[in-house]
Amino acid sequence: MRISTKGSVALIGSFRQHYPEVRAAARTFTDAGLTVKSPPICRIVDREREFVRFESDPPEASDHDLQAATMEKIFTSDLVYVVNPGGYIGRTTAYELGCVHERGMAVYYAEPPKDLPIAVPEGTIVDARRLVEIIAGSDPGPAPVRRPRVSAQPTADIVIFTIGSEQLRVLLVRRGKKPYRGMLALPGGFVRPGESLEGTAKRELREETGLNGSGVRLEQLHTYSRPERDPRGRIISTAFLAVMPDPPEVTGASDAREADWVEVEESLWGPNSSLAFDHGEILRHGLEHTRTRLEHTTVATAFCDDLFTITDLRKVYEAVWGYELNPGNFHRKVVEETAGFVVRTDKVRRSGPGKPPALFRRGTADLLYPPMMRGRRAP
Amino acid sequence: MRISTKGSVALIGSFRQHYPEVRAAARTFTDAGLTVKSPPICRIVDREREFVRFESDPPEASDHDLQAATMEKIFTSDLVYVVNPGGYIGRTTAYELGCVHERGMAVYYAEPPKDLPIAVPEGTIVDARRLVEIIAGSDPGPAPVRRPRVSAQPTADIVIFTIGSEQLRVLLVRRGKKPYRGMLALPGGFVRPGESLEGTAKRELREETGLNGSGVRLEQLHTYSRPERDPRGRIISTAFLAVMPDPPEVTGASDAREADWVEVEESLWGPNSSLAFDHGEILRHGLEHTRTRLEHTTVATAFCDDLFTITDLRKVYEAVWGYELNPGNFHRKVVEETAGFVVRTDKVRRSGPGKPPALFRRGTADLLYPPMMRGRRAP
DNA sequence: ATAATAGTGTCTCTCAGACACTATCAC
DNA sequence: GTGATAGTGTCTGAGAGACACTATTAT
Repeated sequence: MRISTKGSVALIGSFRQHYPEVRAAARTFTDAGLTVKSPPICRIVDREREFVRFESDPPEASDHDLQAATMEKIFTSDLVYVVNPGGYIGRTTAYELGCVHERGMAVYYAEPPKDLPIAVPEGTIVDARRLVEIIAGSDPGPAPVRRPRVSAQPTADIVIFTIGSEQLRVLLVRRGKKPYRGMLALPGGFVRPGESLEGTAKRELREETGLNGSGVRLEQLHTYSRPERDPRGRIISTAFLAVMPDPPEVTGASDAREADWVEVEESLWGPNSSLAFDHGEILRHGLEHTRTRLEHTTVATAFCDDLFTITDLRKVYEAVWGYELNPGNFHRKVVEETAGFVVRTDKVRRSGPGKPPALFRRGTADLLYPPMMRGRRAP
Repeated sequence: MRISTKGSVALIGSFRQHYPEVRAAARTFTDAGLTVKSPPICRIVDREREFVRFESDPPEASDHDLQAATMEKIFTSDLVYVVNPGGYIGRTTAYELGCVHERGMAVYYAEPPKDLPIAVPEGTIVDARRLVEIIAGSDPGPAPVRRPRVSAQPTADIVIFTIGSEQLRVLLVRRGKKPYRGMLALPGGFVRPGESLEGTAKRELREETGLNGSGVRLEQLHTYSRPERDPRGRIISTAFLAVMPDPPEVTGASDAREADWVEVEESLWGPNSSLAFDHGEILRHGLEHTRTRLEHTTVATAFCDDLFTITDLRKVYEAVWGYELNPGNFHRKVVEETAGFVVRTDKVRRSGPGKPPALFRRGTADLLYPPMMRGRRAP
């Protein structure tokens, strides 16, 4: 497959020193129906400053502003053509090539570049007229054109559930920054160098809740990648699910930003229920996932403290599933469970009237067989 | 959180012109317990060639080989320190900065850089001694340094299953390009501009199998993000699962590259079973996922042609689960299934001896309740 | 004692699994 | 007829669900 004729090109190289050659190449491309994203097709008004200024550039913009705008144009074009008469590559062009190469974009050169630290692939040295034909497909070209690849910023967002006041609650933070400022969102953040998504999720969990990630289950849910899901650009978010006992404190979040445990049904369906980005969708998925995970795994114990009663555990199921279970049957099923769902201790809890319930500990089992049946019941 | 004291640093800058300063900085870092990945701590043997040669460099290596090795070291270090006395940034350094910046790595400068097309963030200009303290955490640092973010290339890899000769098979392609060249891998590719991961997966599925993605179930499995999972750099792959009826042809793949339906058990456990990248792991996850999906959803019908017999369907379960099922019980369970798992037609299939089996069509249901029980059986 | 909660006994109904049996074809 | 495959009947045992009942505490 080749790039369609209606593609776009960015030209890079020293506009100051080789402007005639740049213009000539640009004209070749526009004549062929391609869009030239950079440089603009207009007069140079100031070639004395560090960066060449065109008529279309706002006079009040700084050099760095102009460069940032140029970078943006380069990154959004389908391919990059380096105009380098005599092989000359300037410092700025070298920097741009580093960025562009790192993104895996398609790059062609007018002449063999000098002083570049990398070897240029065979067949990428081609004059503008020939490149047009290669793009159009009438010339098979010296080498196949590398298709443009997307470069994205990966993030991890976490759905952290707990049970508070016998209700399922999720940790939400109020956004302090620009997009969706002031709205509620799931905690999360960008992946840092050397981190995996799981590492990022663990770090964020620790930062938001103070929990050292060692004991907490952290499960990957789904990756959300709609191109327009984040107005800041191409941000791909992987959602994780974490489950923890009672809100330990009112979450004195490490950041100054506000964080709170919100009742899930309310945050999904109540008034003011819309969350930032697509986090409403993520939360819904997280809830549904948790509901089915309670059937087949022993996650429910992760909602409980170290020592818990069977009733505590039942309350978890009732909060997540949204309806009541028969206490007797639940008790039998859980305790008689063959594998180690729960482990009996010799302690009891004495608080209030009634027979003091026995205390249990988490078992070693992860999967529940036979599963806890949810059936198809009404709330 | 700060970078741990046992981190690694790569120094960049003109080794030829500023070697004393580079050495001094390197010593500062090593004395503090940090690993200096580049340059090597040894004598320069040849400073006349285009790239400075160190004693530890193999003499037969080309300039580009050396540069590639240096890039590798830079990319695998925790942060980059630019030694630029007088602000000088050379062409090579500019290129390296482009790459490194595009990756979102942490970069610090010894002095304010000149002639760089980008604005350097506040607080990244710091001398080596001070940087050591910032890293160790004893000095909070001159200004809040922007937490480095990773920039990654998202890809979609697809586990495409089918049943051939009553065995579960997966589509694998033989890699024609550099990393893991000649090895088997899952089909997949990079996300293109404007595409979601699902879009990429659909496109790849179409390109590899000729199937228009409309009718095919495509389910997201998991996202793999270990930093070192792909030697080409930060590539994050989201795995998808697709299921289709019989190999339609021997897969005349659009690309010239070889593609084949491989028996799953063999490709996982047989000799020559190792797949490229972490695709073995992905395939194992895909298989396990499919096994449990057969219990709870109607995916099994996706393995069958438009019209199929109950025995066809049973063969699917047997191939995926790896053991035989009782034909009678299976038949009753499937046909009596309340929801629309399968829909009876008035046609029968006449081929060979025996009572001609009735033909069924896919029902509308997606979920199976009650599920098909897999129990815990031996193969 | 009374109220309250924990935990057990018991019955019923459904369904998975085993397996024998019948049905319907090719030859 | 024989051999083969499709499909049904029937029994058994495990377990979910309903609910009554016992056990053990605070007040």
